[in-house]
Amino acid sequence: MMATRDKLIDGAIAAIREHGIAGVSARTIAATAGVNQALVFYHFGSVDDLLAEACRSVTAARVAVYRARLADVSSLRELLDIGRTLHRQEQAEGNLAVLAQLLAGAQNDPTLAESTAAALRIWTVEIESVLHRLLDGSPIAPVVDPAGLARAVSAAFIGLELYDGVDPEGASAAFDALERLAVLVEVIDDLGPLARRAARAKLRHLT
Amino acid sequence: MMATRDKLIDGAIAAIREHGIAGVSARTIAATAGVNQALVFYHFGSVDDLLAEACRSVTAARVAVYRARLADVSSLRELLDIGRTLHRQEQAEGNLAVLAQLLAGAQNDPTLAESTAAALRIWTVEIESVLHRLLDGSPIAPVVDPAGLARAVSAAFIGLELYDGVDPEGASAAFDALERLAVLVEVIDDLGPLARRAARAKLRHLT
DNA sequence: GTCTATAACGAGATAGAC
DNA sequence: GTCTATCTCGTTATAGAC
Repeated sequence: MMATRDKLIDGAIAAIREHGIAGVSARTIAATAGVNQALVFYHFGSVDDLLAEACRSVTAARVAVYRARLADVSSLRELLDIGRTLHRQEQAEGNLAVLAQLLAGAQNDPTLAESTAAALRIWTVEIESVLHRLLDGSPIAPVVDPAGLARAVSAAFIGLELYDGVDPEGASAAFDALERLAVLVEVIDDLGPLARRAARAKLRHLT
Repeated sequence: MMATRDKLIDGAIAAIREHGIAGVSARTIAATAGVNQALVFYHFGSVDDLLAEACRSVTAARVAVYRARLADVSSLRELLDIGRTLHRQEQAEGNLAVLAQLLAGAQNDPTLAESTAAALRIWTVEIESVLHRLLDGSPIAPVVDPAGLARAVSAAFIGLELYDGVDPEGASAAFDALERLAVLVEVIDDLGPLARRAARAKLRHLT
């Protein structure tokens, strides 16, 4: 038997998945959770605060699944494999959709903005540490910024999820294109000092 | 003097910008437009249909601004420059935010899904044709897919916009990281057949 | 902690006067 | 084409019985 508080958190996540951020309410959440509507306010004070808590909850749970696997990664290729698996899995379970909806709602809601920012930070911190480990010794280290790249990956996952909702084939092609770009990075990585010097020169011109 | 129909379309866009997709209603739109609430239903039938029309309207207007400029692009560097300008401009005017909110709403709304898919198609068709023109002769042509890449760019802009709403510094770092990756593509492009062969071999392993 | 009942309000949508 | 008025329903939130 599950505590009402937890039922409401799970109900909130399911309701966002099903109705989107524009369709969630204390009533839809309570109905999904199978509890009385008034309990939303008793346990969380407001719908907003429940959504914020749900955001924290789902993020902690999902990151925990991948933390160990990410810690074992020792090559860019392996990282790409995990990235593909993570994308497929989280997309299928609807966790990416939930995060995307919360993030959309956060644009006009300070409470949600805080919790989604924290959620994204938890993901990017994890990705960033792997990228640091993999890239610090590589010849392209001076060219790539692990912190920025980790955030870019997170943003891309969100954007691709929303794209997928209205054009699945297009989103799939986009994901493949990004994967190939990542392989290009590997190619430069293998070419060694020659490419490294060329890349550095190019980047100097940019700034 | 502006026609009421157009006032409502502009009002809808402004209301999405201000309140997000979860906060728009016939009342908020009409108030923003400065017209009576009942006119939403007289002119468009439903709020949904007004939003769909607003989506088409804002997309057509914004793409028109860049179409000529994109047609003149003759190098990857120039394309990156326009991309940066476009991102800065559309972000500042809130047009990216509007598209992101519409896309989020589209995930659970077939009417909106159709119009946002059309909007994204209009953008990607434009980008794709430029990429084809620039990359078809290049040594990395067999490695990159212009259609997929154009969609990836669109998705990334959406994702970065949402990210920016909750963490502006992080989003800025992410954008910079992606720009540097694009420069890496240029580097490979310049290295010629050597890198081309290496990239092809890598990609064969991937599939 | 959980329920019913209800207050107070905003939502989509329509009817009918002008 | 535009307005007022209104219907019906869903919304957040609270009071109070159990």
